Amino acid sequence: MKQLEFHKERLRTFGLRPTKQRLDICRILFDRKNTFHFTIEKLKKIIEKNNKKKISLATLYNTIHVLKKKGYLKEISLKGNKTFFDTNTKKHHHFYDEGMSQLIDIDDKNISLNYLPKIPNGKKIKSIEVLVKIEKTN
Amino acid sequence: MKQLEFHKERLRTFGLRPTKQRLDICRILFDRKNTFHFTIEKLKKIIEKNNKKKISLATLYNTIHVLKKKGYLKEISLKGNKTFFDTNTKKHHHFYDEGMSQLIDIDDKNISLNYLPKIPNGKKIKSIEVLVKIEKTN
DNA sequence: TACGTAATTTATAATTATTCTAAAATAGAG
DNA sequence: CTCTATTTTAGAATAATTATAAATTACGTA
Repeated sequence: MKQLEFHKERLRTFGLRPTKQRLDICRILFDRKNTFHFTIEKLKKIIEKNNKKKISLATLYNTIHVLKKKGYLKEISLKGNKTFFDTNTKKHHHFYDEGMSQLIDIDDKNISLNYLPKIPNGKKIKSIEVLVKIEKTN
Repeated sequence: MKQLEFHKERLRTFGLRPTKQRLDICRILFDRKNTFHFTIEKLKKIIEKNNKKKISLATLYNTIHVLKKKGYLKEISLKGNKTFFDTNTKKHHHFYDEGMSQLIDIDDKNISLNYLPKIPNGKKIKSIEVLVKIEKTN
């Protein structure tokens, strides 16, 4: 299975051993067609159901943070206590249904900003994120 | 002082007694020209310095949440653990300097979205928030 | 003004998300 | 197969927030 080798390579390239746990995480995160939005708790449940075997929270936090630092994951700006991550690392935006805690990606091409205000002195733009909150039509 | 009466009225109108603590909070939040962005801890420090007297965290959380529920405060969507509040309740956006944890309001008039993608079925837009992250030019 | 009662404040405990720690397990080179 | 550095793990530590329940306060009424 090619994917597995790819994940191993990905991990090795930045000096991480491709352990069973890390590969389990990579499989869940990256072996899929579409973007995956998740919290650590949600990821833990999925992996444990898949493997019928516990995985430590510390391992999840460690691995997710490394993957994020290396640019394979994005953290999403949302209010609330839980941290959301996103496997889509391209420039993009989100629909967010607060009621359902559900995120949907919006391609950067599908949003465009007409005019932006003056950027404060001595500062430059690092990123622009648009969050479109949606709710049920009643 | 008019402001004080105004705060008392504001509190009374939704059945809250205008206590010393609540008025202290209102003074810090609303007796100012510009928007105020804050975390609970920051607000606590300001009030305690002003009054040379401690105020309980529980009181701050209670009051801030009531003010938010009643529409006098907005919670800001940011990543990270601490929750930020904003006295600007109008539709608007933000510059955010992550390094300095500093927020600057952007008037809604100063940003405009050219085109938006299709909204998912059965959903309608509740709000649109733009976050422009900025950093030092080096 | 004083009283009684319900609302409020408070310190502290409980809860939740996350990070830290150090002992046990594992990967991989030789 | 052995050795050692890396990794996993359970559980402790920390941090933000919420809940609890006793002490205090606001304020209508006498």
